[in-house]
Amino acid sequence: MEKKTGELQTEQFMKRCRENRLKVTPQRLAIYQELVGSSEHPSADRVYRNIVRTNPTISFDTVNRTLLTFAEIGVIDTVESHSGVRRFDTDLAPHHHLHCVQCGSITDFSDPMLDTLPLPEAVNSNRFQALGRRVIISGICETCRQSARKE
Amino acid sequence: MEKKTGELQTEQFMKRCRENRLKVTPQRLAIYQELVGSSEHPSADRVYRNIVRTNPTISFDTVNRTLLTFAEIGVIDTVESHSGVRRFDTDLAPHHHLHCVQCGSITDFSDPMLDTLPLPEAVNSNRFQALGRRVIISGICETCRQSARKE
DNA sequence: GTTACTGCAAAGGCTTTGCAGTCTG
DNA sequence: CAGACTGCAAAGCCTTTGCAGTAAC
Repeated sequence: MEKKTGELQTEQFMKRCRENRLKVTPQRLAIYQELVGSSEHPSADRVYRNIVRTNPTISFDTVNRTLLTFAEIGVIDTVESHSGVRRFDTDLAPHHHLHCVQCGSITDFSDPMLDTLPLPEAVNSNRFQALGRRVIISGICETCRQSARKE
Repeated sequence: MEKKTGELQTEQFMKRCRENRLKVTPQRLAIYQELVGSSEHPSADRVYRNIVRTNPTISFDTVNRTLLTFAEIGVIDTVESHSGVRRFDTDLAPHHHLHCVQCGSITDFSDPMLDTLPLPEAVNSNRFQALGRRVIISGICETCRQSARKE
């Protein structure tokens, strides 16, 4: 019989907090659980809007600070952005991005080939300590292509 | 005898402006020439600070608007950023980025292998029209590694 | 002369900071 | 209890917008 993923993840999250000497608060738990369910690249504002629905007393500041804290301890990532608004990535597994230059959307995609790209000589010659890599393909997403056709 | 690159680039720039029905103004020329000389990923503020030294009457707004205009007509690019401040890329040739997660610096590197990566199946199945690709390697830059050692 | 650009000023949006009250461990 | 966290408010940045005057074509 399988264990509920919700419980499992909550336990892991609390362990992660303890490891980083962070207190487990209702707000942090709520934010974490919100993130687990999402596969977007939400802004702090977006996360806040989703959470206030079930936690009406939470403040935007707490959400924003918590997201920054989570990013610091590696529970989430921040995503490279062209828009000026910081966005977060809840998927820590290696993956890559399709970036629509028209609407700014970022869509994940996976490709084991790309995950294991040999690091080029240039990296080592720069004495850069590589931790991760991501391929970003820029172009026009399907939605934007379709609306372009209609014009 | 070689032609001075400065003249050449200025001519090309003016041609580019005409093609896009943009007027060639002293401010735009100054900004363009400032960009040509730089190999960084400057913010609007950074470009402005450099330019006011020789053009004391130029305004920040003009610099900022001009950079956005240049990005629109493809004279420069905007760079993916983690910092919230928009930064520009004056190198339009295919290249890739080393991103230091500690200090936020972005360093260019070239690798013909990476420029010609086969586009994965996932891209086509998403019906995404790919225009360009960039590999972003995140890690710790040499400077940050050295200062970490001293602590 | 028309059309577009500049510079100034103000507004707007997102992020960060300070602090008193509250809660976790 | 001590130290850390929350929520509120204000301040800080960066970016964008509106407009009158000015300059390019």
